[in-house]
Amino acid sequence: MTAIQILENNSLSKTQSRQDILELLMQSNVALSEEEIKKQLSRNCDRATIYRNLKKFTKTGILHRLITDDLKTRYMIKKYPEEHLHFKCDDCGNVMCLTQINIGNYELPEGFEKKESNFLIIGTCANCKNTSNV
Amino acid sequence: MTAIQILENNSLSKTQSRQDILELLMQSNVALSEEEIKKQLSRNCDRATIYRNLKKFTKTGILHRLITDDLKTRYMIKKYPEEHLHFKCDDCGNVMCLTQINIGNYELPEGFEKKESNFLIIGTCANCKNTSNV
DNA sequence: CTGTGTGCAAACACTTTGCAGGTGT
DNA sequence: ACACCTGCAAAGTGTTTGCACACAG
Repeated sequence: MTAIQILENNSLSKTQSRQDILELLMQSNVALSEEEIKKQLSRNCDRATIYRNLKKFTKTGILHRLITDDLKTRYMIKKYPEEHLHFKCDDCGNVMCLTQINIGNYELPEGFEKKESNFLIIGTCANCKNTSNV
Repeated sequence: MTAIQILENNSLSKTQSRQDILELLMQSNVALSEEEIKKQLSRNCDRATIYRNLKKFTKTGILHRLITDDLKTRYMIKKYPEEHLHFKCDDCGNVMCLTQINIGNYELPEGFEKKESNFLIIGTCANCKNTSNV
C-alpha cells in the first residue's frame, strides 16, 4: 500500500505534502509529533499544512492520534485496528504500540458508551534499559 | 482527612491557596483543569499559583494528573491507588474514574519498565445518555 | 476553470518563568 | 529571620485561523 493509494482510497487529493507526510509516517514505527514530522520531511512543508493534514487524516481514519503526558499530540498510521496500549519511553521519547498486550474485554458500567480510547504507559523501553545510560 | 492534614502529612506549608485548591478537589468527583479550579475557587488565586501547586501536589503524590484529548491537563485527588481507567464524556466534558473496571494484570514485554499510566476512554457517560439531548 | 490545499503571519490556548514583595514556621 | 509562596506580567509552546495565491481534478 503506497501513500498515493491510501490517498486515493480515501478520496483525498494527492498533493505533495500529503504524500510526504504519509510516507514518513508509514516508514516510522513510532508515533510522531508535528515537530518531528516537520524536521524529518526532506521537502519543506508549512506547520499549518502539516497540522491541517494530520487532522484530516485522523478524521478519515488513516491515522491514530494520541496524547502523551508532555501535552504533545502524536500520530501513527493505523495498522492495528484493535484497541491496544501505547508506550512512551521517558529516555528516548519514543512512543510505540504495544500490540503484544491483550487488554481484556472490559465492560463499561451501565449506560456508558465508548467512542474512542487512549491507553498510555510511561516508563523506560527495552532498548533504553539495555543501553542503560545509568 | 482534611486538606490541612494532607498538607501536614506531606510536609507542605499550609497556605490559603493550597488549602482552597485541595478542598475543592476533595469535594469534586470529577477531574478538574486549572481553568475549572480557578473558576470554582471562592477566594481568588492566581493562575501561576494554581499551576505551581498542582504540579507540586502531583509530584508529592497527592494528585493524579491526567491528560485528555482536548490537550488539557486535569487533576484528581488520588483516592484509588490501584491502576484504573478514566472516562471523559464528550457531552458534559466531565472526566471521572472508572474504578469498577478491573484492568487485567497485563505484562509488559521483556525489558520494559512502567513508571505511570494514563488510561482514558472517551464517549458518553450514563448521565448524559439518559437525559439524552438527542 | 473551480474548489481545495498551501504558505505566511497573526492569533489562540495552555502552561511556565522571573522578579519583587508577602507569608508560614 | 529566612525560606518558601504568591501575584503580576512576560515569555514559551503547541495548535488554529484568515487570507491571498497555487495547484489538483
